[in-house]
Amino acid sequence: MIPQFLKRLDEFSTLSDATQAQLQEYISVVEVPKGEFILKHQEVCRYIFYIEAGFARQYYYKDGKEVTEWFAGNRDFCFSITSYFDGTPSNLLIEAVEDSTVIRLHRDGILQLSKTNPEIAQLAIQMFARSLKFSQLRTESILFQSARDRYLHLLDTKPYVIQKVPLAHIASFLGISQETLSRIRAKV
Amino acid sequence: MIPQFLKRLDEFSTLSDATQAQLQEYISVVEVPKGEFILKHQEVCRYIFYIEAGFARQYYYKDGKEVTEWFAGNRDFCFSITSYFDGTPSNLLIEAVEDSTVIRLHRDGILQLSKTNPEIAQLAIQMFARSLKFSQLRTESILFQSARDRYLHLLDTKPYVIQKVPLAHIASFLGISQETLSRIRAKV
DNA sequence: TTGATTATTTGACGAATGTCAAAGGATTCT
DNA sequence: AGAATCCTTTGACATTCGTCAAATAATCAA
Repeated sequence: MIPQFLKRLDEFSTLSDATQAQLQEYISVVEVPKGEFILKHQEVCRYIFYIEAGFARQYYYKDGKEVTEWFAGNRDFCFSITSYFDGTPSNLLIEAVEDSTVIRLHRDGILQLSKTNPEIAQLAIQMFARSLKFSQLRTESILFQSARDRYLHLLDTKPYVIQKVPLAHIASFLGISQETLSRIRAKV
Repeated sequence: MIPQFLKRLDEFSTLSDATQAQLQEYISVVEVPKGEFILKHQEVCRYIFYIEAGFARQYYYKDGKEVTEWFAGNRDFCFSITSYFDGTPSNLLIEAVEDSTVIRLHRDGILQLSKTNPEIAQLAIQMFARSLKFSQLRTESILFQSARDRYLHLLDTKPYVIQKVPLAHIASFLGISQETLSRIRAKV
């Protein structure tokens, strides 16, 4: 499982055997049962998480209500950006929507080792660049696409989401009310 | 001017004299008159731009209309994320709203040198981490704040914007119509 | 299975916002 | 100054969307 994960990282930037060995010490695998948290509220996010199997939802609380930020499915990465970089307690919660196998890459394995190992620095740069592009795309989709289009896009790219989480979570992810989403759905 | 810029970079991550000398070759200063472009449409974004003096607007076209993405004022950084990382032609335009002094850091100075110089790799990581946090904050503000709150926040953080650009640009930045912004303004 | 809980849909209504149109200000250029 | 252009405000109206409330459907546990 860990070799596969290293191979996945290698796609971002080539990693020598020595670097892979170095990284191994910062990699751990955890099984998270449905309903449990991959990242708890107020916990400092010390890892980049990789959903090897299963499915997770990222959300936080806004005015007492859950607001879904993202769904992380098969082989997606996820982490709390602010907490990870600043070492502050996370407002973001990451919850396993179903039993999940999660591979964790400790931040020291990236942020510390990157200071001395250029390969790891490259890995970090590539991973963060990727996150940055994703974040950018997300902003654009929110700004320029209607809720309806974004729903259709979600259907297109992550069809399994619709089976796995309640409508209300998808609605909060799209930034619209549950009723509106229900009505959008009725017309498709 | 360039020493000051290096000092600014040094705030992200400490840079030795040798590294600073190395970076210098990738730094250039350009004067951009009002109305001219810092980054043209369809041009590949080969630099991270730093607005030393003056003021710029980032925007692109959506259905034939200009949509403002961001304002870059005093000592702000800006670049087209997608174009910069992928080397694709930029959809984003960066226009000088007033005569501006722009310091450009060539992407080779970051992406290439970071492969061999760990200090530059750290700089890259810190800069991209910062961009990532900004991007994240922007997304949250769009999703969870009303247009009115975002306008007030803009007034709070970049009050000079209101003097410098027409209302329509601010409205498109906020994602609302010009008329709505005018009405919001009438009530403040 | 049955009842309890949770999830989804539907209807009615009001608030917020977009669009179209027009008027009034402000700025720029000659 | 005067004309032309650009910018901003205002009004009227239609549309979208959120909220509240209730009904229906689906899921789960005893």
